[in-house]
Amino acid sequence: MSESLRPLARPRLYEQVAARLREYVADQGLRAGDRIPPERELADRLQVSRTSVRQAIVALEVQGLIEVRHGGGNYLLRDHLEPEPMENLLARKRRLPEILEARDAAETKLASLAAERRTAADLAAIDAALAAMRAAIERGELGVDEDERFHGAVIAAARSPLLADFMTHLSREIAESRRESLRQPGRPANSLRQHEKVADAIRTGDPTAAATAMHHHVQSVGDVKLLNWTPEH
Amino acid sequence: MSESLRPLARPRLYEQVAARLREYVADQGLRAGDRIPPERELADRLQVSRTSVRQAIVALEVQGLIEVRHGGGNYLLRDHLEPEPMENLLARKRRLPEILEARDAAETKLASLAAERRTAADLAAIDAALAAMRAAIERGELGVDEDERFHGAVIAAARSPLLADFMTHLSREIAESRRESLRQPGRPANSLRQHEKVADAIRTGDPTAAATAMHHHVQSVGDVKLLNWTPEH
DNA sequence: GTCTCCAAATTGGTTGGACCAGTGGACCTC
DNA sequence: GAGGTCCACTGGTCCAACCAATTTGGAGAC
Repeated sequence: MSESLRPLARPRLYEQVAARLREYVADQGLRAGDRIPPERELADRLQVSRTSVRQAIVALEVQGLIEVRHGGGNYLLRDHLEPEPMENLLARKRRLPEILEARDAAETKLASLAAERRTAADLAAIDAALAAMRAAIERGELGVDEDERFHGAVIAAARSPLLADFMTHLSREIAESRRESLRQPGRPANSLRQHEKVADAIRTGDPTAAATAMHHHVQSVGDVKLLNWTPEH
Repeated sequence: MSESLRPLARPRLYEQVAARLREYVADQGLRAGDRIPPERELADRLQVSRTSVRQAIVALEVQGLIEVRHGGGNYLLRDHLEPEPMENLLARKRRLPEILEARDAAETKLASLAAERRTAADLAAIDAALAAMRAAIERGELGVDEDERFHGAVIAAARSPLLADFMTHLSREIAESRRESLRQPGRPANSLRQHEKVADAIRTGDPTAAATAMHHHVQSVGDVKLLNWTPEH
């Protein structure tokens, strides 16, 4: 398990440079056709080597965000340096397995701990979250927030500051995949049933059953149909 | 116009390195999870600096094709290094304006030259191409090959080896956009009508009209609905 | 003999400096 | 003023070195 708890994405310098460039373009209100500062100046101002700046440039160029003119400077191709929505989706899809792996490791353990340590108050919080999600589904909503609330209640019941902290780090990535998962037909109701199984095991005080139920739940979250479509040729 | 006749893409070293890596992976039959040679070895074998190899690595990493493990090597994430079909589409979409610009410049001039220089044989070839496309559309086909045949006949009639050569360089890029354009509803018939206008002007010997008709045709090719879709948030 | 642990070799990450190659504008000539 | 020349600017590539994470293999403990 500890293998799965490694940092999800170690920071690469060129990515930070690219991020800074994104900010810069936004702050300065630059638009398509505008020129960005020369590589040497960027390297100097960001206090990194020109090599790192150039890697960031390559990354942005590959994403079709800037145009490089030998001897003439680097120019914006769009009004910002954010990847296209489609690219974002693709990137998230690629990261999904890794996120799921980490989430599976952590939440499975958290569920079993919760089964051992839960107090009456914990159970009440979990049940409240379940009820909220049930109500949301009946209103025809996806229950995104309520889903998150349930998982938060389980984490609280486990009383593992370290794992809880790790889940906090994951939370942003999880939030993005959660919405896409719940958007699939019948998924919210399905998710609720799985939550109930987890809750039952925690109530019973059965760590193994709780871990198993949570494992199944996390696995099913990764089953997202979106973007299996391929343009015909 | 001469501005539009600049090279479409000057070769950047890191792109060549990436291409070589693609070949290597294909030749060696490497698959997802396999490790590719160390950067230093690649630089040595390809006779380029490690800097260029690293830029290629960054480009491939951004496209989600390889995983970089600090100290551990670079690993394939897929069974090949070809960009995803979706990425290909996006890249082509980005290049479309540039291609269209060049194509507009060249084919407009070619059409007016054809109007001045066409022989009876040229007209016959052009008419034959028109008839072939008409037949293809009646068969319910897209008429991709016939479309290309028409443009080829016009180019031949213009008798400009230089421009013809330039069009040959463009042909691969044009072929890709042509299919996507013709796939749109009603587009083949629309395209045929535009071809006929060009042919008429060439037959009449009216260079200006031929250029105008061709210009309109090329512009309409660029109007591709595909990929204006954005995932909702 | 097997296991553990540590140090060296391997491999990616980053740096600074150097030089080459297009671009574009300042400047000079006519 | 028109034209051409030259040079500063900017991207393109290379090199040598060193840092940081991982892997590996052997020394030592059991």
